[in-house]
Amino acid sequence: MGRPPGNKPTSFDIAYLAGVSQPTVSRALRGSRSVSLATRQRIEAIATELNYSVDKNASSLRSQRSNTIALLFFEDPTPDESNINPFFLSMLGSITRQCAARGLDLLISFQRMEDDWHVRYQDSHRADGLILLGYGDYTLYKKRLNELVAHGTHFVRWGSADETVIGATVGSDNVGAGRMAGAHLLDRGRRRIAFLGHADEHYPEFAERYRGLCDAMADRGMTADPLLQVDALTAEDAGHAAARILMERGVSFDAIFAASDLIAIGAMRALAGAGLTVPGDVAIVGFDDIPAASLTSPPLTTIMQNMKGAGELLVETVLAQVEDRPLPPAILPARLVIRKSSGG
Amino acid sequence: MGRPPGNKPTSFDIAYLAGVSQPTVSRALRGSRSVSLATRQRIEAIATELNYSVDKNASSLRSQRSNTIALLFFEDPTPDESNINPFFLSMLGSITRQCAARGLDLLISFQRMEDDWHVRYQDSHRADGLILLGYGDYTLYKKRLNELVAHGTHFVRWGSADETVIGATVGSDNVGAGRMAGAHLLDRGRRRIAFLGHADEHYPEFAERYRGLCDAMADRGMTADPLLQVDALTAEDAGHAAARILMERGVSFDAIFAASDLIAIGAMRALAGAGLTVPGDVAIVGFDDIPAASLTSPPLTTIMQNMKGAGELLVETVLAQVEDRPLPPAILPARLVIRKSSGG
DNA sequence: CTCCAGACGGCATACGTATGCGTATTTATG
DNA sequence: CATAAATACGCATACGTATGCCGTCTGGAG
Repeated sequence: MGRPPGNKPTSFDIAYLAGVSQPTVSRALRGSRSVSLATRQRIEAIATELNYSVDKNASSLRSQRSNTIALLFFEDPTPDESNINPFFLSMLGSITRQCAARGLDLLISFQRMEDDWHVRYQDSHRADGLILLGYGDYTLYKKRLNELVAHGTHFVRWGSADETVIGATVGSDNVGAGRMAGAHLLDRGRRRIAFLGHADEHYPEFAERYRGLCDAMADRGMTADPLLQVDALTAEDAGHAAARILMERGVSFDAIFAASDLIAIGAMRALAGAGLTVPGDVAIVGFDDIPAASLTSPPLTTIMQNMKGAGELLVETVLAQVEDRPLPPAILPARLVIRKSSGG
Repeated sequence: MGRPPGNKPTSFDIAYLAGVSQPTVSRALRGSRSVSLATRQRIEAIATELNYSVDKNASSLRSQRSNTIALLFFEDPTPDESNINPFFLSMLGSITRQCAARGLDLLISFQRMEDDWHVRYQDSHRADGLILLGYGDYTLYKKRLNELVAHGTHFVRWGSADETVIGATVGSDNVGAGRMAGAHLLDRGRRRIAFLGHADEHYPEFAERYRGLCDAMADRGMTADPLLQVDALTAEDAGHAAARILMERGVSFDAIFAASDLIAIGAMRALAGAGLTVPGDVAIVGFDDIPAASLTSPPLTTIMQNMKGAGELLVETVLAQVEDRPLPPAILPARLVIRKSSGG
């Protein structure tokens, strides 16, 4: 407590000026109850006066807590330039906001799932926990996810939250959303509803959306025609191709439920190319409500996921992991956004 | 050097197992030349064996270098939910890639410019430097930028790199791009080219794009008609409104150069509403090449900025700041992407 | 007046790494 | 063979904070 202030202010400098010890400064600034109000205020005044800010590295080192979480985005196939799923962007916005609200720093990385970064981020104490965000073949990731669990890594995953879930999970109610989309189309009098998107266990979220559609039909005593399901990953080209395949099959259809907006947009392009009108000949519902969805002609009816809630829940859940009070998988309701493509 | 391995492996544990001192481990892993090859390999083997990773906090604390940069995104008006400029997304992708390539961690924040986070990130040693990315009234930011400079903050800014620049800057050649857009339209026989976007010093990038357009006309002995310039910020609604204002002015025009794709898309909607065809009645060129630009009908001719180069230069420039070897402002060439909206 | 509890704050130390400096061993030099 | 230089490594310490433990002082109860 007996040394004058030097260059960049430290807690010692403040202690010196306040006539107290360094630990007292630390306690005061962290709001410990064991320092008197008068002392704390004096310390705080000096701290703002000196423009002092706690050294994050020293603090994290000592407390073994970085108050930082890492957001890891991954996808399997896309080595192409800087092309990020637009859906991810709004998620990012939501997560950053929640982190800011909780006083957390957010590290971000686009490393592929094959890399070791997932583990490294926590082992090196860069981050307290991980948020895993990505689309891709789920079965490929299972092994890695199990490794993370075995390694004791604190993480939460965005995705399908069914019973086979690995690790903490937050996801949308894809089944419910699919059912909503289906009911909407059925209400509009459509009977032959095609589904564009994968429907197997490799892509659980898509599969759930399809299941929801089937449920909606089952609710009315109908059953889905397998010929009306065409595989597609989320990309405009994939949607275009899928719609063409669908048309070439020669089965009749009066509606399309696309597993993503990008697929839907591609499909609309294919339909236009074939001289079919939307929603006249074919009603379309997409999924995600990406910005482009309202810009298509006609504007795309779609499912809007609860991004705000998603970000909040992801952050809360990973924090829970860190604090060793695991939270059950969370499922967020989605909302139908009705535009012109489904016939209003 | 005489203590057996404990829980989470530290450099001491490795030292113990390798029969050397802790400093030697540190040197070996950092690739210091002053440790023999044999020793280094032995140490590296043990390190990977133990799954050791350097504690980032301790390392940063000791070396006073975090090898982290913070990406701060700001904009003035938008308190609305999670709506991020799509242009920013591809920039983000590019920056993350470059950071990964350079072994840097990336912190991200969407704090508003009014907050103190800009300073705090560096003062608390969270990050070595800052990348500032945002759109908004430049004149409002000048004060803050000057504060940052005065405070000795290491940062680089994305934006207009003209002579009045404050701090290290990287930006596109907006004038050149505007000239390209103008020349393209003039080559297509258009003579009355409107500009939708602000053209004053509050938005230097837009102003430069307009200046480029004027230059292109001047190249052919023409001068721009002030009535053909309508203020607009980058948003679809703004573009819609601007196009309506333009039409209400009663001036003739056969082309529009929009300061951003979102403005262009809004304008296209307004034109369609007024019964004007694109590119028949009005040719349109946008700016940014956002994903939606290729999805409009007709697809939008636009200017594509060099995102990859931008990310690389931003990272390099901020590193240069950190290492106290300032780099001059960098200007990146842009590219014209010709689609249907300008008449091919 | 004595004793005890609570409030306040100091002392010592730990977190895990990086680095300046000194030293022992080896290799080259005259 | 003696000396200089180079090589390889250990010692001590600093980075700045957080926290367990213990002492002091005040006031109230008995």
